[in-house]
Amino acid sequence: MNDDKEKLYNLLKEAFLLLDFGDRQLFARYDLTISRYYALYHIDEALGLSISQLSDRMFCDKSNATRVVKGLEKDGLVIREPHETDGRTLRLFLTTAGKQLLTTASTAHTEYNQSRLNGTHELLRNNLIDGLDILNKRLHDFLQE
Amino acid sequence: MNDDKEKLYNLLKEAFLLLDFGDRQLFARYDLTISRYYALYHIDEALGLSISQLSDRMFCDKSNATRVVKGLEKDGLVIREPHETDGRTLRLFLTTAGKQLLTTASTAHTEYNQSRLNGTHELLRNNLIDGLDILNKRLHDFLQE
DNA sequence: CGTCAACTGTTGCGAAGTCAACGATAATTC
DNA sequence: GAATTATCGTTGACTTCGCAACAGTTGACG
Repeated sequence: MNDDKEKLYNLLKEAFLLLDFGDRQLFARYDLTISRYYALYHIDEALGLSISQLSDRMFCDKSNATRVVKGLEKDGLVIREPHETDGRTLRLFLTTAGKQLLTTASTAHTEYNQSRLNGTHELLRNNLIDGLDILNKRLHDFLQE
Repeated sequence: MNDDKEKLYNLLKEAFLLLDFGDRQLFARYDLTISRYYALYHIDEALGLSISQLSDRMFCDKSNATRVVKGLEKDGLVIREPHETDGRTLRLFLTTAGKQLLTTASTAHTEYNQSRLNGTHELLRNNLIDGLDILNKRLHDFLQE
């Protein structure tokens, strides 16, 4: 049935917003929004990446990445260095304060997820993780066609 | 592993944004945003519902529902009638233009999903639909605790 | 070279979301 | 019945996001 395909979007939106709601309140304790947190997360994961690369990883527009990074830099959590050879691009790094805040928020997030997703471990592992992974690959390929 | 729980959010966000991106462009052809489309969708599904009920179904704030409905009413797609007995609430209905537009956009959306989600039918049915359903119930209960 | 195309990061703008507060009406409680 | 409490829809202030346009830089091609 095609109902499945209609249903999927609503289920995804619901799941996303339910997770979002909790995360927003959690991260707010550290003066972080969800975007700010994941910016730190991705910069830490790929030190020296550019604004464009960050926006790709965050699935957001470059303009948005610019603004988030600008805020993080103002708060002393991120530094932007000009690229050695390419005069257009910037390279992003975490400051020690940024690394520290990320570690703190990240462990809090993990703990939070532990209770929030309690009892769904088998479900996540058996159905959702792999299923979403495949779905996303399919969606990604579709957009490139 | 806890990695699963960290991974879930990213996978969900990715899936949601990938779906979102396509839907936004699709609905734009009908002068609809995703919010506007789903407002029509839910009003049609539960004729006469209130702003509060609509916001519950759309997982958004009442203020947001008010504004979306206001825009739809201005475009002659929705009408708001005062409730017979309760002077506070409004009842929402689709106009014939609203019903027509919903039908058109809905079939386009279904067709679009058919090619977009092509080859993932078994996956959706076997893993994602039920899995997300259970996950969402769990998340919902968690927020009420 | 020189020209044109492509890419980087930035900004202005409009759409859309959250949150807090408000008047108006209903429901509850004493 | 009066007073308090809760609910409904609305509004304003603020934030976030995507899109289009932009100047500056790099790369490709004649």
